[in-house]
Amino acid sequence: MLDERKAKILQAVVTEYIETAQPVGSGHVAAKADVKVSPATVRNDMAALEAEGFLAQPHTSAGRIPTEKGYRFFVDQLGGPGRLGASETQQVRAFFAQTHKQIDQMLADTSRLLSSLTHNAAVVVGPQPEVTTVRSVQLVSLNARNILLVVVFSNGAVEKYSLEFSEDVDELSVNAAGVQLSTLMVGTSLAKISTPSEQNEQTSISEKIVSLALEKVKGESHQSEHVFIGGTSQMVSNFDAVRKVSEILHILEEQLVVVSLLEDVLSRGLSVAIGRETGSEALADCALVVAPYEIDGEFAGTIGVLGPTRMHYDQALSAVAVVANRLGRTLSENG
Amino acid sequence: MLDERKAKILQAVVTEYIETAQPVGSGHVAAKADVKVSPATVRNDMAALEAEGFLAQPHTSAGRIPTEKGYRFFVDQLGGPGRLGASETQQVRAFFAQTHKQIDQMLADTSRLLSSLTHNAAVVVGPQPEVTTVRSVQLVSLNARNILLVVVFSNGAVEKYSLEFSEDVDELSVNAAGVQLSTLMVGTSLAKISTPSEQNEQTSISEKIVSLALEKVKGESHQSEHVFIGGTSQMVSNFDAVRKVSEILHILEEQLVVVSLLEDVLSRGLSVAIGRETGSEALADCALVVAPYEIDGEFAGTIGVLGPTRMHYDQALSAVAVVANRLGRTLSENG
DNA sequence: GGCTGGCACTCTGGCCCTGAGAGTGCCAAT
DNA sequence: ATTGGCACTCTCAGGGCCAGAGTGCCAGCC
Repeated sequence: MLDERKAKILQAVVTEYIETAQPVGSGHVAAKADVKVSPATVRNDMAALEAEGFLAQPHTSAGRIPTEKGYRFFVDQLGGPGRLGASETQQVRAFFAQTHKQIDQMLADTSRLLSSLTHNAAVVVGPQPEVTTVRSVQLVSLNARNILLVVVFSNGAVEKYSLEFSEDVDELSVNAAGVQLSTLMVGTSLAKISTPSEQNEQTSISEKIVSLALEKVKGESHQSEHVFIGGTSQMVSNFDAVRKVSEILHILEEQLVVVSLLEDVLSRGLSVAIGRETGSEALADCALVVAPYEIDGEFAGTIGVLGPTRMHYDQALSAVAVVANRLGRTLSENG
Repeated sequence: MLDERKAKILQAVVTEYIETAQPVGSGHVAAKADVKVSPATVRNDMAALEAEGFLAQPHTSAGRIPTEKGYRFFVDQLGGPGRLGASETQQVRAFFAQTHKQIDQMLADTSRLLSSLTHNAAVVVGPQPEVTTVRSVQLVSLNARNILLVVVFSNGAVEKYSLEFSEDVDELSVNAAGVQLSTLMVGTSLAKISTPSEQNEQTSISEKIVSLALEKVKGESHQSEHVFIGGTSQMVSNFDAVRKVSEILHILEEQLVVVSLLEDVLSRGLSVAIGRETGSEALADCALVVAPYEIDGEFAGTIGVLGPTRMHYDQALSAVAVVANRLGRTLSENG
C-alpha cells in the first residue's frame, strides 16, 4: 500500500509528533538518520501521504500531523515490539509480588499502576461474576424480614445481596434455604446456575427465599461490574483544551459507559481504538488501548489505557499486555 | 469587629465575586439595593476592609476580591440558612427512596449525587468498620493453606480477609476456629473485640487461625477505608489554571490523603475549611465543606464537597448537611 | 464628622500591526 | 527520480495604543 520510503516518512512524522506535539515539517523528517533524501523529496511524499489521508495540515505552511488513518497504519504496520523499560518491569513485578488484601482494593491499585506506567488514565474492569465459580453461599438474617445473601467466589471476591420480604421469615426456613442454595450454586458459575423447576405457587417460605435469592443474584450480576479508574489527573496535562478535558473526565465518570466502551472495542477484535474508533465523539482526540485478562483460562475482564491520540502506543500496548497477564495470573492463583 | 455597613459591603463583594469570578469594584457594590451610600463611601470602607485583611486587590485599580479571612467571616457571620431548592430536595429524596443493593455502590452514587447538587467534586468516606457491630463471621477454606475470612457487619457491609498459613489446616480446626471467632466477634464492634489471653505458644491449629484472623481484622480495619469521589470533572471548569487542576486531581487520587484531610478538618471542629485551612498547600484555592454522618447515633463517616474558594457555601453546606443526614438514616435502617 | 461628587491617575485587556520563522509548492536543473 | 532554489503563506510573539474600569484623594456639603 505504501512504498517503503513513504512508510518511513510516515513513521518519522508520527513518532516526532508524539514526542513534540508540534506539526512536523519536511526538514525534520529529512534530518532523521534513516531517511536519506532531501527535504524536497520528503515534501513530495508528504503531499502524497496527505492526499491518501494519512497526514493532515493544520493550515497551509505548517508541518503535517497524523490523521486517525495515519496513527492506525502506524500501530498496525510500524509498531515496534515495545518492551517495557527495566524500571517499569520492576515496578510491575514488585506490585504483583506484594500481597493484596481485598480484590477491590487491588483492582483500584492496578489502575493506578497502569496509569503510572503509561502516564495516562487507566481503566480496570473487575472480573465478571459469571466467570468465576461460586465457592460458598451464606444467608445472614439481619432482622425478621431482611436477609443478607453473601456469595464468595473462587477468585476471592465477595458479593452481597440484600433480600427483603413482606412477611416474617423464621430461622429454620433460612437455614433450609441456605442449604438448598449451597447445593444449587456452589461449584458452578453464576451463568450456569440452574433454576429449580418453577412452581407457580411457592408454598414454603424457604422456597420463596431461594427463588428471590436466585433472582437477585442473576439480575444484579450484570450491573454490578466494578470499574476502577486511575490517573485522571494525567489527562489534564495531556490535553490543552479545557473543554475537552472536562468532557473526557465526564465520560470517565460514567462507569457503565466506560465498561461498554472497552468491551465494544474488544469485541471488534481491536486492541487499540484511535479517535472516533473508540465509538465516542467526545473521545475523538483520544486513543484507547485495551486488553482482556483471563482467570483460569477464561475471559474475566478488561483493562485499558486512555490517552491522547498522540500517545506512546508501543509503551501502552506492552504495559497493558504485561499487566493484564500478571493480573490474570494473580487472580487465578488467588482462587 | 466590623460595623454593619462594612459587613454588608463585604457580603456584597463576596457574593458578587462568587457569581462573576471578577474583582468587584465600588460601583457594583453601591448599586446593590441594600447598601445606599455612594461609591466613594464604599471605596473608603473597602480600603479599610483591605487594611484589615478581608479583601485584597489583584493590582492597583482593579476591584477587590475576598481573602481567606474575608470568606471565613462571610461563612461564619453572613451565611444565610441556605435551604436547598425544590428540585434539589426532590433529587435527594428520590435518591434515598430508591433501594440500593450494595453499600459500596450506594456510597459511590452518593458522591455523584452530592457532586451534581453542588456542581463540585464530592467525597464520601465509607463507614468505619469499628463503628458498626459484627453480625456474622464465616471462614471459607480456599485450599489447604488459605482461608478466607468473611465478616458481615450490622450495616450490611461485608469485609473479607484472606489468611495464609505455612502449614496445612484441616477442616475440623477451621470449624472450631469459626465457632470461637463467632463467640468473640459477633455482636461487638471491631474496636472492642477482646483478644483472648495470649499464650506464647499456640498449640492447636485452630488457635493459630483465630489469632491470625483477629490480627488481620484489627490490622487492616483502618487502612481499608473506602473512599468515593465523584464529579472530578467539575473541577476543570471551576478553575482556569491547568496546573492547579492537575494538582488538585492528583490529591484526590490519593485516597488516604483525602480521608485524613476530611477528618482533620472535622477534628478541628470545622464544617468549612477555606484555602490553607484545608491543610494542603495544593488546595490553597479550594474550600472544603464537610459533615459527619451517623449510624445508629454514632459517628460513622464523613462526606464533603471540594470546590473553589469562591463556591456557593450556603448551597454546599445545606447539601452536605441534608445528604449526611439522609445517608446516616438510610444506613441505620439498613442495619 | 461623615458622606459625596469630581478628578487625576493607574493598570489591564483587547486590538492591530509588524517581522521573524517555519514550512510549503512548484520549477528547472541534475 | 531527486534535488536546490525561490516565492509565497501562515502563525506566533512582541510592541504600541486606546478604551474601560477602578482607585485614591480632596474639597465641599449636610
